[in-house]
Amino acid sequence: MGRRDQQASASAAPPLRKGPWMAEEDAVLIEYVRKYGSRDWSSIRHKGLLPRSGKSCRLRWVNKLKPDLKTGCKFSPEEERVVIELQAQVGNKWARIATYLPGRTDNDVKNFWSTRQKRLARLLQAQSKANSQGAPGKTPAFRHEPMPFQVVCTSLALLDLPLLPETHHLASDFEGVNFDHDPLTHHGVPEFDLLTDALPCLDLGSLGDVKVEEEEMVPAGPDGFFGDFPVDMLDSLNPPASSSRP
DNA sequence: AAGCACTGCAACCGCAGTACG
DNA sequence: TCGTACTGCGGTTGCAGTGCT
Repeated sequence: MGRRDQQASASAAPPLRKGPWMAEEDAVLIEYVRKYGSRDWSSIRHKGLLPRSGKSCRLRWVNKLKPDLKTGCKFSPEEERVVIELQAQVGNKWARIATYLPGRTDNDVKNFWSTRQKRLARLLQAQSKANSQGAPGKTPAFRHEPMPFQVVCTSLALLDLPLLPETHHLASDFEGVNFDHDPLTHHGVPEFDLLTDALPCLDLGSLGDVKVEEEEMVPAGPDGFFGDFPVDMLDSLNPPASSSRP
């Protein structure tokens, strides 16, 4: 179909519908893709099949209806490791990172990352508050840059996961810490000043107040990342007395 | 039991790149 | 060459579910 044809038919298309998708809409979309393939999303509306924008149809297909998606399934530690390390390498290129995770979408990765960022920030903030005796805290913002290598190491250490060989080169970008051959030292945590290095990364200074209860000092919940490591792991978040950083 | 806060996720928005007439 | 539409991506928002007080 030519663009002028599309333009003409668009004027006759029903008004756009927004919000959650109904099962019937999903069925129509699936049938459309089965017939015509996952392209020409706008023609779904132009043909009068669905009162949805092409963008909305594509998003629904990519994120929910596409076969082989791991919907409703938590990120495995291995998947978490991949996300953490790739984010450190390429930054917030969620679509690119998702290509390394079969069954995961960019939206999945993005949501996973923002959730973990919030948790990590709250954890670090609680720790920071404990250390500084209570300066008012802030909620973290999304950072667009790749996470510093030391934060990557810590995240992996909390998961009890080793660093992938592909990421070892990042260590060379980080001055001031001697990783020897293994970037993870005793207790699985690298020897650097975590709070000093990690907090700037999380933009703690640019956001609204948040109340941190003492209970938050202890990770709770069974679901991965901070929920899975022992309570005394938090002790490792204290800047080591013999920190090599000033 | 009710209200509140937090979490996770689905969906939308805006922008940039590309294709096409 | 220019204007328009389409596609894809990253960021943000809104809401339902859940847990806590």
